[in-house]
Amino acid sequence: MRVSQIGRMKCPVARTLSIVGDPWTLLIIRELFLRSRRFEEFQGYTGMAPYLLTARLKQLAKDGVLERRAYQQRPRRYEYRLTDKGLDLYPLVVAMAQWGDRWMVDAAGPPLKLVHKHCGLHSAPGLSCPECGEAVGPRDMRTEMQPVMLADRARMWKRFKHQTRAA
Amino acid sequence: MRVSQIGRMKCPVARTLSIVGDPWTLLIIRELFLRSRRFEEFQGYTGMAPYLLTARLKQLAKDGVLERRAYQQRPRRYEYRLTDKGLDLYPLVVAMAQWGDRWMVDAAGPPLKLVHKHCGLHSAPGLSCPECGEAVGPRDMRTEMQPVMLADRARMWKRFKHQTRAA
DNA sequence: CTTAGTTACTTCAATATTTGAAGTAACTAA
DNA sequence: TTAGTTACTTCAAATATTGAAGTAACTAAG
Repeated sequence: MRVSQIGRMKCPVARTLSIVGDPWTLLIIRELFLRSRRFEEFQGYTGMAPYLLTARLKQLAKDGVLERRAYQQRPRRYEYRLTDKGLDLYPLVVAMAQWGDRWMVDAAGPPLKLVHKHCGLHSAPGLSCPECGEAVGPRDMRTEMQPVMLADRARMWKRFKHQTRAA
Repeated sequence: MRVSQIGRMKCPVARTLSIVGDPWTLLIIRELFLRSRRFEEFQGYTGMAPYLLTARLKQLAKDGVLERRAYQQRPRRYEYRLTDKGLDLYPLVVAMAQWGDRWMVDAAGPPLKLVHKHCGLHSAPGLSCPECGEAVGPRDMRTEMQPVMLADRARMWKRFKHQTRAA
């Protein structure tokens, strides 16, 4: 299977991955949350090759994660902004930042601080159940695969078993 | 800059990306949260080439995200399990699952349901401030880059500007 | 005018990675 | 003896990324 076909799986994680499952893409999204808007900024702060940047921006625009719009005529120049779909990736970016802060520590302390505007406290927002408000981790949740997903996985397994049998 | 050097940035997002910023790697991690443990399961349910699977598992073990251990002798067979470091990726996986459920919808409804064991409610856990308990999104938080990160970004920008000037 | 600078790209050849198919190793069960 | 299981490894072809350089369409300075 090709990377480009991951999005065909029924799994929501796989589908998300098909859009933002690439390191350069995620760095671009980080930059957007850090308020970078221009080609040059993405290039400078991520270090990626301009060819790749062009390709990724084009794809992200196509996927509706960001919008490309002219910020001046003569000469025509473009900037890139997160759409609502893109802004909704915030929990993903925060999750990455927090994991990095916890497991890839630097002697210099956390490079990024998040402040909750409302209560004013420096804090690392975490997952919690919207019903009861409790903080939740992997042990607190049960994951139930629905028929559509079970069927898709059965199909993949079958295909895999069939392939190996043929050899 | 090469993908393999992303981890050298001071940014915690970049560092996290250097370990789990690859679609196949994230699919393996999804599988681990879905309780897959064996090589064959990863291969079958992700569809990835065995060569790549070997490489990714080896790297993830090196990075301390999972553990490889023999589950039988004669013939020797191995299984793979998340370490605490790996389990701590849960918010990341949940964030991807939720974004997929919201933005990559399927006519058949959500393929995955998460149930909070304690309160018993089917729910999609979301980000909230641990201090005041409020749900938080990108508009509710202020991101403050600390000196260590500002300096790193300044360095990258300088390098970029210098490069282009030389041409 | 002429030259340098800015910004957003495109092109290209060299290098690196991924893919699909096939093969191997070390067994067990029929 | 033959087929099956599980966890890989090997290989050549296809694909993607890299770094360096180039282009386009301007503006500003001398």
